[in-house]
Amino acid sequence: MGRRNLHTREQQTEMAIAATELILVREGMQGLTMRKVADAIGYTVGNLYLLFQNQDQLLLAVNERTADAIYVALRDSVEGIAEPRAQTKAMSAAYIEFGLRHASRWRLMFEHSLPVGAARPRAIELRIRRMFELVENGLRPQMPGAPEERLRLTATTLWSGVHGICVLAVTGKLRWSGTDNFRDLSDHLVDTFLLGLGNERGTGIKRGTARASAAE
Amino acid sequence: MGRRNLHTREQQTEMAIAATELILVREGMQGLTMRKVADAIGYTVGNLYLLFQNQDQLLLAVNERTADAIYVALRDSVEGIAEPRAQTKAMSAAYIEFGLRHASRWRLMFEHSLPVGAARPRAIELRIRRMFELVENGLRPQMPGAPEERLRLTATTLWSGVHGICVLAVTGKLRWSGTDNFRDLSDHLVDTFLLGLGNERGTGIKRGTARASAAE
DNA sequence: CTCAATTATGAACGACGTACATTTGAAATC
DNA sequence: GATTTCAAATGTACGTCGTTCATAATTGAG
Repeated sequence: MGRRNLHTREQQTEMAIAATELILVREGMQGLTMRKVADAIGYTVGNLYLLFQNQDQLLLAVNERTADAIYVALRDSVEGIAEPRAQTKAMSAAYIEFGLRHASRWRLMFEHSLPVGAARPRAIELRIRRMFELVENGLRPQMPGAPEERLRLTATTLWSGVHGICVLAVTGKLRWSGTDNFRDLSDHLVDTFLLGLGNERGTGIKRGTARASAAE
Repeated sequence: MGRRNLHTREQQTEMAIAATELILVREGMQGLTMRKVADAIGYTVGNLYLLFQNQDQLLLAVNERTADAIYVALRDSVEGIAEPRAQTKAMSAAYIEFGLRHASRWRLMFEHSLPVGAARPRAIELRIRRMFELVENGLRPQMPGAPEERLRLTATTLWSGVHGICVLAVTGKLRWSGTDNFRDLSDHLVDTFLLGLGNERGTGIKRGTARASAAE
């Protein structure tokens, strides 16, 4: 067969991404192959390589969507919520909820890594950054007068923590503890952290000296 | 060739695990193959399958060691430190330090997942549990009179948070933020969280209702 | 209708995880 | 020391993977 004109390049790309997500959901990352994706959209493997340079690029495209979806989920979660603390809690709950509900896509996003030395994709970084900005916005009213850099540090810290709960929840690494209610964990983290934030007095953030030591 | 008696089964197993770790360090998870491991220990692939049922079992053996190493690192990090808060901070710093220094092995441990429906290995769970107990021990003096279940919840929460920082640090997902000093992040998290813990008053941990909804 | 340009194909390649019949050599028996 | 025995190690084979590319099929322009 030659040119079929059934779908444009863009349509095929769209279909391929959607098919990848579906396979990911149904069979996990290990069940995903280029051939399955090609079959699912009614084309051959060779054709898939006219759409994506390689498998990594396809997965990157999927991750880009996932990042968008997370952003939207977080943004929606604070809609209509005025109280800053409630906003932060709602966002963290929404984040974990998303991770659990879309486990395979979420894991692909955070576990897939490019071959060594490959350039980190701008698009994904940008989206992670936007996500953190959302957190900063919710945090700002709770830290009146704090310099912007301090706000960023705090947002990064808190959200890394929330992310940690999500990681362990999604990968089932907390199963031994009997904890199946992750909302408790995230609420506890956010509540306690924010409480501590409001009670800082003379504690003074210590700027440590240990730098990231690249090894191994 | 037949029986060579150069190494016992146990020695070969040991060699295989060590070789796997070395390859992991040098080439990452994607560079790891059964053939490379076999070559590295001077045996053939077939022989490797007399030592490990399959690749997953080999990786599990590696992960078991990693878990032990983390445990030891955490235990050593609090040696000679009396003050509970300092203990907790030292442990979290040691945890992140370990993750950064042994990135590939650390990632393998937390990102490798068995095929769907496979039983979670007891040995690994046990080791994760022991690690959390270490955290609980450091936390206990800082929560006088707290019931054991609450202590466990708190330890899980805090350590999930530390883990989150570690994940993002190790996978380079925080690179955009200019943060290369992860000790700042973990100290900030621990300080603020513990401060909040000491100031709880009428806040009362809310027991949420959202359960883990298995989906996708 | 013809023909160049484009699009999709499918065969092929090397590498992978894994299985297993075959061969090798150490030890047991005589 | 020769022979037997049997575990240990080999190496070939199979199916699948990601990826490439010569080839065939289809389209739109002239």
